[in-house]
Amino acid sequence: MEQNVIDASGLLAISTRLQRLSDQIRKDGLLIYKAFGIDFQPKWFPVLYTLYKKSTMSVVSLSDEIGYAHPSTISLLKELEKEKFIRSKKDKIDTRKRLVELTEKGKTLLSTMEPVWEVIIKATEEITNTENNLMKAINEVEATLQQKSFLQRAEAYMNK
Amino acid sequence: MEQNVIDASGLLAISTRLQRLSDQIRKDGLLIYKAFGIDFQPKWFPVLYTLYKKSTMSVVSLSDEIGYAHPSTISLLKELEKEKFIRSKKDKIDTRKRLVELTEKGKTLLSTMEPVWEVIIKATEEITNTENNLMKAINEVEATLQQKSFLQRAEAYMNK
DNA sequence: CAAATATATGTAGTTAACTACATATATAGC
DNA sequence: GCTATATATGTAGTTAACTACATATATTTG
Repeated sequence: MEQNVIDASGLLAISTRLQRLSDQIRKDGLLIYKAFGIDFQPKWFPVLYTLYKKSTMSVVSLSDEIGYAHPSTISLLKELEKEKFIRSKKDKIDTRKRLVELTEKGKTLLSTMEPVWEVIIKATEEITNTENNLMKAINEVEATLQQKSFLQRAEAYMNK
Repeated sequence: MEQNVIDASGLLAISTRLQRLSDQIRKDGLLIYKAFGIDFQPKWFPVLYTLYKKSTMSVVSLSDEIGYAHPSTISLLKELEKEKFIRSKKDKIDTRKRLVELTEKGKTLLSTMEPVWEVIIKATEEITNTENNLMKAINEVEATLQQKSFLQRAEAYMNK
């Protein structure tokens, strides 16, 4: 798309590019794990890694931690339970809660994954450490939006 | 999500954040147009704007221009045709082609939208002109990936 | 302590992009 | 000029997130 189109559509126009970017990277991620002989879907990472670090968590606290809406987490947990990487049990104190944890199979998987992360981290650094760092840019945009939304900022210009 | 999780999951982990970011902005975009009394969905922008600039285009050339897969464009065109913002006719030279153009209603819409774009552009600049510019960062990442994919870069580290 | 409210989980359906496949027409090569 | 290949469009189904709603259990409040 030419530059003035990007300008006029603003952040909107980049959303598709970002999505495609992450699709591409997801696919490559899958292949990288495969190259190490690990049958693992990149989308599982946030849930599994969080359980690896925190041992046992409820569905909602897990969702908050990884920054997903809870139905998204539930559907990932279903897949992971099917693969026997995680299991769940009822919280005896608060019976509304379902506590989720890694199985032995899950723990084994995670430990075989550690060397892969190193490779992924290095490749990611190569890609994002350009003049304008993508990670930092996203953090900055999120922080900026938290102070004042896109809508509020636009409204300020409307009233002029 | 904490920092080391972001590191270990690399670009993967930011994909959700980017998606949520663009969702949020899409919704605000809708409200901004509404505040100007325009009933317009932000996702229509790339197609309409391109037709505004280029008059008449086939489905595939339009898709290439906006950077979408052609089925995505077709589904947008269906919505826009239903709203009577665009119409299409057969190319007399190459009868495989469907030529798409704005209707009078579409042209009118676009001209009422121009003042809104100014507001959107300004608000977008406010948000993205942080220390690390998001637009520029994305351009840089795309360019970097075009030279050598994520997978190829990872492979280089694997063989060490 | 009963009623109102809040929280945790789960289900159903939506969204906006995609890929894979099917078909029609055009173009190129022998 | 026929055949093979390429291109244009269209349909169907997928993906990975979401929101809205439903239900069960806890907690707070009058």
